[in-house]
Amino acid sequence: MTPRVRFAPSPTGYLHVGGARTALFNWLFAHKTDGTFVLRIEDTDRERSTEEHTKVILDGLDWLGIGWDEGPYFQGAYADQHRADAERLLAEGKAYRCFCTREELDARRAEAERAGSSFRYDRRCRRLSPDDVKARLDQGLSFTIRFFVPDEQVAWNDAVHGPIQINSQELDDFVILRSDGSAIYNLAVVSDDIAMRISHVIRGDDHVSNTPKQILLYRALGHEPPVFAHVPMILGPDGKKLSKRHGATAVGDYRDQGIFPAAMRNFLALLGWSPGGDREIMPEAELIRLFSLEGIQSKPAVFDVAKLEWMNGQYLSATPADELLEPVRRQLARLGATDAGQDIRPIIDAVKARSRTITQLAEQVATRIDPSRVRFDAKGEQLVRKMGPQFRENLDLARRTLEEVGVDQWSADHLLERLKDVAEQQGLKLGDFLQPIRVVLTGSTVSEPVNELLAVVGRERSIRRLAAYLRDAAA
RNA sequence: GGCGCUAUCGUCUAGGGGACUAGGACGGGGCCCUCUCAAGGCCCAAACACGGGUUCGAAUCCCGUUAGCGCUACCA
Repeated sequence: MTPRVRFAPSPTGYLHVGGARTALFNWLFAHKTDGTFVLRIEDTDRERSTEEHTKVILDGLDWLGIGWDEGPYFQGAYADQHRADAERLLAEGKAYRCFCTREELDARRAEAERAGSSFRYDRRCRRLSPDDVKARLDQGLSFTIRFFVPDEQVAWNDAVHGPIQINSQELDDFVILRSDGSAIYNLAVVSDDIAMRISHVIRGDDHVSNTPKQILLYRALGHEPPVFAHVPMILGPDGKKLSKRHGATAVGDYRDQGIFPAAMRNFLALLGWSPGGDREIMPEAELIRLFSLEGIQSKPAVFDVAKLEWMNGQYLSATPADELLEPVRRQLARLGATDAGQDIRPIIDAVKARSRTITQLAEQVATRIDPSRVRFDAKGEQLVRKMGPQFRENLDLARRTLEEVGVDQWSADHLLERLKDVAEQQGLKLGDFLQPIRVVLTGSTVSEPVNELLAVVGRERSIRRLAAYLRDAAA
């Protein structure tokens, strides 16, 4: 029997990188083992779930190239089954009705906290006699259903952590069915995973404390628990769980920044998993071939954007120019430089031609500068970037900026004078020389227009530059 | 607080009793290439959290300490 795995996001937000990686591991495992990958949307939190979020998640998976074999199923559709399971447990004495109100519970919890002790539900409703229960029911009091946690040692062999065990006395008699008849997460998951015959549950580390509860539920429902594999959390640079305040955490953010799906996939796969050895750049097929649950790290990993960008560069340089046309087109359209469906080929040809002319001119002019006296560092590059508008309007400012960057006064004057002449002759603006000059000064080499295009895809800032350039060119 | 998980360069990691002078990659520093702003090559700095065991021998096994994270809801 081949494995069946699932990815079960709740549509309460965008698809964040942690979820994406969990999905990826499931997907990798399914492909590796020739298993089935099920997608299930856990929308039981009606307050926060939206269709919009569902769409974003589906799109994100699609972009990453993570396809599913079954689904998407919507957990909401299985509410009847959840309720039936809860009622069955109730009938079998494995669960009981609890009439405590949320307010009472909150008060007791607060009280326990004040006393410095930890709150645990005291099972008072379990002690209610059948008559008491009937009386309350007749009164129309609302109730939840709590699982009666048996007193035993719960243990499982986690595929990534190894043996884990916990004494069930640490567990509360947790609620499995809300007073409105809807299931609580732990019941819903178990109920669905049983129904969908899930054999391996690969999910985030934050679920290890839920696992004992779920194992108990499996057994109470008369089923053997699946294999559990808890993958480590993804942290921000500060070592805290990755969240919005760390900047871009949605996979959509990275798509918009020009990250390639393949690069993202490769990067995510390596975040918390390693095939052993020194392997880093691995195409999809390699990833699948090498993947194993044992290779998953048990400690959390920090999301390092710099490394993602490096990896993107690796994929970028390996991608033929033709295949880059589409991403470039999308990016340009996104920035409003072109229309959505517009064919950008002619534009690019025009840019190439123009760029070639300008670069040649700039090169001629700049040969008068002694390159050994010009050293560009990151700061210098920033300065030249800022020179854009100055170049157009204020020669003095441009001169000073050049000097700051290390071009001596004579050369700067000379350069600017010559540029002005050339620009006039050719009907160009000084600003057109900005990028070529930068290239000339930095490396003193001419950039191939096509490569310029390549460079541009991966970088938001460069894209903006090209967009501005195109707008200028059109005007 | 309780319970659980975790602990190798700043980051991702290799390594799983002797092969360790602890390897690779990102990032950082330096140099080179100067048809590349996507890249490439070379060099440098940079880690086994701490304390006890076990062992002839420990980054590797055990215990403890510390720290971080997670859970502790009628959220998922």
